[in-house]
Amino acid sequence: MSSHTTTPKKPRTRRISESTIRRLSIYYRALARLEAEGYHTVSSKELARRERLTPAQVRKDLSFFGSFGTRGLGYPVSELRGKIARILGIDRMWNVALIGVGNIGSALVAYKEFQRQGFHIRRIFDNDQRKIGSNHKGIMVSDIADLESELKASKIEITVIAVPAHAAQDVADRCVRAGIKAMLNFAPVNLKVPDDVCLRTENMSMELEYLSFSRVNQGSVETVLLDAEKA
Amino acid sequence: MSSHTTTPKKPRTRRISESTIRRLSIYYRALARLEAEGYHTVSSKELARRERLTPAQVRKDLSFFGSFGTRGLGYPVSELRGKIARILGIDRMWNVALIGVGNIGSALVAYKEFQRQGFHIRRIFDNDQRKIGSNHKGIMVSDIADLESELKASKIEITVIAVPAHAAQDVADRCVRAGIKAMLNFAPVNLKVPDDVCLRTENMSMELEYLSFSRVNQGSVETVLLDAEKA
DNA sequence: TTTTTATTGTGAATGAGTTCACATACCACG
DNA sequence: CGTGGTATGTGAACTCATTCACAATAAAAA
Repeated sequence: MSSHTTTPKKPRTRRISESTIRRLSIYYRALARLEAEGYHTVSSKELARRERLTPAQVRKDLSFFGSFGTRGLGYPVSELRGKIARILGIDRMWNVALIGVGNIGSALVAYKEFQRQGFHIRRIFDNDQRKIGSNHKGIMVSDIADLESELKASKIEITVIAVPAHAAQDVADRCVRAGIKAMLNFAPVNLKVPDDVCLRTENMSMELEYLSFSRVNQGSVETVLLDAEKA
Repeated sequence: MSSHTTTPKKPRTRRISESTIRRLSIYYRALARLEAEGYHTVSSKELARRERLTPAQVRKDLSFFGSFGTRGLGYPVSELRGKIARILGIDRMWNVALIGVGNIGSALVAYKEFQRQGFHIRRIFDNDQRKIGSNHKGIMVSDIADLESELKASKIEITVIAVPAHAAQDVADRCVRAGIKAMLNFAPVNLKVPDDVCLRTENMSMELEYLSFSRVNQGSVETVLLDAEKA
């Protein structure tokens, strides 16, 4: 290997940070509101002001994906919104399966926001015999025993895991075996999945713990230090 | 103002990053499992392996709050767990109010994990006359009209906002006026609150959008760029 | 008691993400 | 058609977080 020439490995695959993608979601919603309010263009300054960000941040985030604005004028509201939808991949429908139809699962079935965003729950699974066969918003609950086969047969692309913590890793493993590459997990455990599988976890307890921490010591660590050491 | 002397403002209040606190929650759960499995000590290496982190990360995180380990041996499992509970402020009970008892709200009332972590729902509010006065797991639903007065009277410390998006900002403002300093928001909007109020938002749509993005272009931006520009 | 082994705690180095600052470019108006 | 005003897009500077690497030190073994 020639080490005296600079390797021309200018990585053609720039990696986008998680924060940038989260903010893209924020811009998307902000643009929807701006559109509803009748705006045709918006500056990075105004967008930033509305979402409590900095103008530079907005411009930098967008610049990763191209040049969408007009100098001196700003960004075209509805056009940019469409472009972001395309970037996020929400300009299409996604086939989703819900696994576990307990408290949280039931709430998710009824949650209209998902549907509105193009995420359609096509299958529901549970292991409770009393639930299997019952109807949830027009979807028959399937036996979780048939998970792998049904996931494959029904072209599911995303699974939502809403089973108890102790069962979650097993369910995740089975989804992986069925070829699922994207999962949203509501069980309060850190699931382990292969690198090529995208997993997001909504851990409400962790959020509450963060609130609790912030409340106890307002961001500073002094009190914590003292308390923890004298304890 | 003397500007020639270096201000001795060595900030006694080290700020802890959000990521560190999130990981503290992770360690806390991992330690609970280790305890259940009968371990008395654990090394940063083992803790890291289990949670897919690096040993250095584990040690650095903990070191912000003190020295909890023994060189050559590791950390005492159950003692460290207690210390983290103390740091996170979950070695006590928190009085929580739930605002909005629709799909998500109902699921949260029934969710036992909160209770188990010391977060007790003491009040429930809604604006629907049919729900007001009804009983949810032993708690009478109050009229949201009485929000401020009841929040104050019942020593609520944390509010969980589970109302529709369009009503969320108003509810948040009223919580702020009632002196609430910590809120967990489930409405898909970026709420604006004063700096001294801690707000966390669980936005499931945003998580799905992140999954969608990751699925469409496996972390790289190439396809996005091309698609977005030709569109 | 001394040596070996293991693992912490932490400054220093690296890397990632954010903000700054300004050249660039477009629109509007005269 | 030229000039003024304005906001983008981006390299460079900066700030914050993670990883490295090793001295410090406790336990176990000899």
